[in-house]
Amino acid sequence: MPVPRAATPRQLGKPGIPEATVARLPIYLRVLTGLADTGLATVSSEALSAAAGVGSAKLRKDLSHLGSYGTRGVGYDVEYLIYQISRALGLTQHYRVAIIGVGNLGHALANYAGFATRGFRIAALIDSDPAQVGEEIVGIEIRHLDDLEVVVKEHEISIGVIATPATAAQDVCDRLVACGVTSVLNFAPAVLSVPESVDVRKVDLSIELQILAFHEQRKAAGIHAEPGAAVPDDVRTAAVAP
Amino acid sequence: MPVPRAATPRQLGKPGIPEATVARLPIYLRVLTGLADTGLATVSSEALSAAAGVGSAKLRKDLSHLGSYGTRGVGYDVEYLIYQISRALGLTQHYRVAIIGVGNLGHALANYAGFATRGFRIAALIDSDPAQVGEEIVGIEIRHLDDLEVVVKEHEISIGVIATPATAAQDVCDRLVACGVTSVLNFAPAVLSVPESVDVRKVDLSIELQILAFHEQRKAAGIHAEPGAAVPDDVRTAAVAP
DNA sequence: AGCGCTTTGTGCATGCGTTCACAAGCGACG
DNA sequence: CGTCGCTTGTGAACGCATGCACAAAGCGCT
Repeated sequence: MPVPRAATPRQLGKPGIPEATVARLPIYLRVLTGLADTGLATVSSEALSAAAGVGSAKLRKDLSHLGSYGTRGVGYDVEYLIYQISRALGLTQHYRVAIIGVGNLGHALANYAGFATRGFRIAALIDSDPAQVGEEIVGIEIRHLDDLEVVVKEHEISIGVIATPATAAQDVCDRLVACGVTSVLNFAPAVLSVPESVDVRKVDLSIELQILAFHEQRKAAGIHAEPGAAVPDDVRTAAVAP
Repeated sequence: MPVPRAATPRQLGKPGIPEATVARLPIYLRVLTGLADTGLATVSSEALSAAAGVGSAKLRKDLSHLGSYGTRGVGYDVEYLIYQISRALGLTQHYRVAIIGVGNLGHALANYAGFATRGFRIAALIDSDPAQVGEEIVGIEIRHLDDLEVVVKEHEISIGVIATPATAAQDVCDRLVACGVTSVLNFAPAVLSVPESVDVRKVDLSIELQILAFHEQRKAAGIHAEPGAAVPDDVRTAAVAP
């Protein structure tokens, strides 16, 4: 008989907000700020969840992890909820962000307005191309990659954004980590290996398209073939086309 | 006593690849093409999973959903596995992509090399700014937003990429759907509502940063305070700072 | 041919996330 | 002041995903 193993209900002492909930809080926050701009004072879970594109029960459970805000029979106070979600996400502090790699994507990120409104300040831009160094984007001078360590310390960077080619990503990441950066957002199509204490999130444009392609194919197959009929299937011949 | 409800083991007739697996297949694919370039012929689940940053058991279970490729005692044939994953994802067909909104981000996407190598061809660029219309990027002429319907039909677009400001996103999306586009990749910070037959995936740069901020805050809190001590917590006073 | 080494494929258990459904709570109204 | 309607917060059930551990299966060497 298997040993029932003493229950370890979550990590004993952490605030304990589930990861899936954390991933949705920013969406709620964005919708709420939109509602606040319209002057709306309170909102029900039904209305808010519809605007955020999730089920109402899920929304209520998510918010219940932050505490018991909201009034039965009425709903949630918009301003107060904005404050509480911001606090839960740690947005009451401000973060200084460095972007490494000022190509097309780096330019786009530097110009993206959505950062500043959430407490993220682009504090530094870094590139390896000598022709770009010295240029200014949105009032920030581009520094050379050789000075990465200096710039990170100088501006007390807390989050690094990697927008370099894949070949340079791991090296840049290692240097960021060595400087004490513990949060990295990676746009390069590469798997980064980091110590356990460092958080990495990746955004891969090509992966998203491939996931769409999968569903697109599945939809197309459902039209042309009966659900029972198997696809042509493996003909162990040629590899993928050039 | 609750009714045990007859088992409904998956949707009876779908190929049945779990969503979580689909999201990882592109990563395996990328790593595999890298290995193929080095001339490696076969690879074990241990080696491949390490390069992809996942556990080896997870990798094997993922691949087992595609079929029983791989040889016990040896590993997987790299070329053959590339072909099988490509086929499972529907990458044996080619997809024509339209990018709507040619601002900073649209430019970056149009120049992104990772698309073409996976069977995605940028077939059209669309923008509402008359000054941009007529310009060319990577050999593709920018067309005006008014001609969206014409352009989509003309190039038989299968996937639409929305890189417009948030305010225009829903309108553009509706028009794409009306033209028969059933897959949309949305970069605008807005929740799109679409019929059930349409797939939408969203990429929100600001959300990723906020998730990092949450973990960053949690790490910082763990240093300054004991695990038992609660955070300052709610003082129902001021709303969020300006 | 047989044996042992290596690696796949998978049954099982565990934990997380989602959904349903409802009791508890709050305001409004008579 | 009691009742009624609305909305929150949550207990419970279900399904999906992850990780472990091992039997099945092929390869090479003797």
